[in-house]
Amino acid sequence: MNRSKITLADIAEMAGVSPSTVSRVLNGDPRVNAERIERVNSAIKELGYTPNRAARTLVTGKTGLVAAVIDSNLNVFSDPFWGQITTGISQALQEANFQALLMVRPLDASDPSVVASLAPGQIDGAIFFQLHDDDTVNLLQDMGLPLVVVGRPDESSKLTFVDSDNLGGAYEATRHLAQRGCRNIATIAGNLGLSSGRLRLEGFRRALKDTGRDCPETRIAYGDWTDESGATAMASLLDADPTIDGVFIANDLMALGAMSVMEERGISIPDDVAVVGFDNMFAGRISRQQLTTVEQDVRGLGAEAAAMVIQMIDGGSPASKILPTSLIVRETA
Amino acid sequence: MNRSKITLADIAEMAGVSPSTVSRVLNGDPRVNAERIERVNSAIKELGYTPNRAARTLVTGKTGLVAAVIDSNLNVFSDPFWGQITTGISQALQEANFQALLMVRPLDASDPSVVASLAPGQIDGAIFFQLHDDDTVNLLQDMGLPLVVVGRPDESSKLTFVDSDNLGGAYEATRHLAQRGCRNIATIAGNLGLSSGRLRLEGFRRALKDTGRDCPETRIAYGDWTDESGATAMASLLDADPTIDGVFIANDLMALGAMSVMEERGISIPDDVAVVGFDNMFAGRISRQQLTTVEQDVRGLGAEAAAMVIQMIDGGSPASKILPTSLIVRETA
DNA sequence: CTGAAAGCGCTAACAT
DNA sequence: ATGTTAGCGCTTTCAG
Repeated sequence: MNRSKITLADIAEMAGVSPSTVSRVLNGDPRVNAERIERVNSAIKELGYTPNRAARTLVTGKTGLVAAVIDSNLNVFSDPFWGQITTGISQALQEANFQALLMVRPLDASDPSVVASLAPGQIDGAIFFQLHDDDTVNLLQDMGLPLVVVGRPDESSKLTFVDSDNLGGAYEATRHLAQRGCRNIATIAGNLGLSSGRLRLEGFRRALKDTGRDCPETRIAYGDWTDESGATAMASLLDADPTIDGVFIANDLMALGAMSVMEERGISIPDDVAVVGFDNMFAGRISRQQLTTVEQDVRGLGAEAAAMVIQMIDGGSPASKILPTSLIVRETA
Repeated sequence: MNRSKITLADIAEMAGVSPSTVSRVLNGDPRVNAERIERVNSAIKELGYTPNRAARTLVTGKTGLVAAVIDSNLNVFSDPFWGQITTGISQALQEANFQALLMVRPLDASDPSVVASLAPGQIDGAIFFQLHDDDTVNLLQDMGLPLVVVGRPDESSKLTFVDSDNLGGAYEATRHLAQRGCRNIATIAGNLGLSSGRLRLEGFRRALKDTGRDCPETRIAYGDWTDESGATAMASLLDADPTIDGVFIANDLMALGAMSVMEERGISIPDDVAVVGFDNMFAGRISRQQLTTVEQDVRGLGAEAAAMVIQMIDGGSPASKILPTSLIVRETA
């Protein structure tokens, strides 16, 4: 086929203009004669020309590539969450004429190949998912790579991030329990080592306070995000205080575990105890009692992250952003 | 900082050799003097040099990029399945020194920008997910782009693909029911418009035959992969034939729907009716009765697809491949 | 075994 | 407003 052997020079010849003019047309330079623009464009169409990215990159120094980096040490990518975020990223990038490079690798700062493949010059910018190790990322940032983090890094970090409103979502969930009449509201918190765990607990606390309820320590249990831990936590909550009539659980998986314990004990949901989870995971939708939960705008996180790196690439310094969540009311509360 | 400004010429100068020699060392040319290799390598390390991909691409014509293309018209990417496959692809590619370009876009053959961004020259190869529209893919293949499809395309298609052994998995699932003593085994098939739907039904049929059972039409129901359709199908199966004591259901989601119907009717699983699903989805693992199911090697699909494109890029023409599945025995059968 | 020289396809001064 | 001229950083003949 006459495939990509066609170069800018061919277009120039066919249109009877100089290569520079073709280049100008390609890059939308306004001061080209309209009639020649026409000639060039039709030559492009006729020959089916596509500019060679590598050549362009070589001279401009811009690769048109943004990496989406997932730390394979925490292989969370089996979570549909990340697939959706990636979709959001890819599409937003596409619209701005960038391409998404997917890198699933151990984010180890001491591995020079990681840094090398992410160095400015190889890519124009990067989006990092869920880091536990800031070192590599900070290093890259210091090297001048535009980058944003999805999820909230350490409070002390200077990195730009996008995150869901964990605090607000938890607040709304808890207030919903209050509004439906629950008096003795408990919570199962997640891992407090993660900002999401801390913020969801804080949201719970504030909502209780604002609705005039108190928050004895006996009504706070701690899990590790797993369904088993949710079950255990629920059992101990119930044992410590049988008057509990509502519970906000920091993620759906723990909520599912908690619900199974209540079912065993013959506690009716939501009549005896109302339940609200967090994440809107699929399993909560098809569980026998459909779970009321807090939904994150997952695609939005990706799209926003993409928009932000692009801004940074263009020299801007966007502020970190927190995206609103929404309460999905179903059967359990 | 001074990072990406270092070029091959700098290395040459520091090592006191010509650029050509540096290039040879970089590309593992065997006939370079060992001592000079040493000098070059230490210069590379000292300066922290990374070759500029664009420059290399420009001269070699190889981009080092393989696209993973997901048709956004079917936004299946929320399924964790795709995230895992992508992980497999990305890692396998990385090992072969390729990078994964993620493209989520409407795969419309009439959109010239799709074809343009996938044309040979822009990328070295591509992996397509779950296509419904072969046109674009065939066009690209005709243009000489090395490509492989994950999932099975039309039987008539000449495309190279990797797929799970849907037939074998269904066969094993059904045989498992037979071996645990079920006599009257039924099935809920999925969408027969998809090869996975057809093959899983065929596997069921063969297993019944091989275990000396027959397969009256009253024991075959059809769903559309959703939990609701599974529930409906199960109800009609039970109504038509109350003697059913085992059922193979073409995916876990339908199985979950079916199980809820049985629960309502007081049918005990697995004692009255044993159940095997397909997919090993997460929800089946945390359902109140843990679902026995067939697992696909999802990461393997990705890794295999990557290995195959790489072979094609190197001029080979690998045969399509079918990866084995494995039966996961849990509580329901 | 090594170096010199010639581009790969494009853009960006610099002249007109 | 357009053309001319240099390269971008690398690989690859082609001579030695």
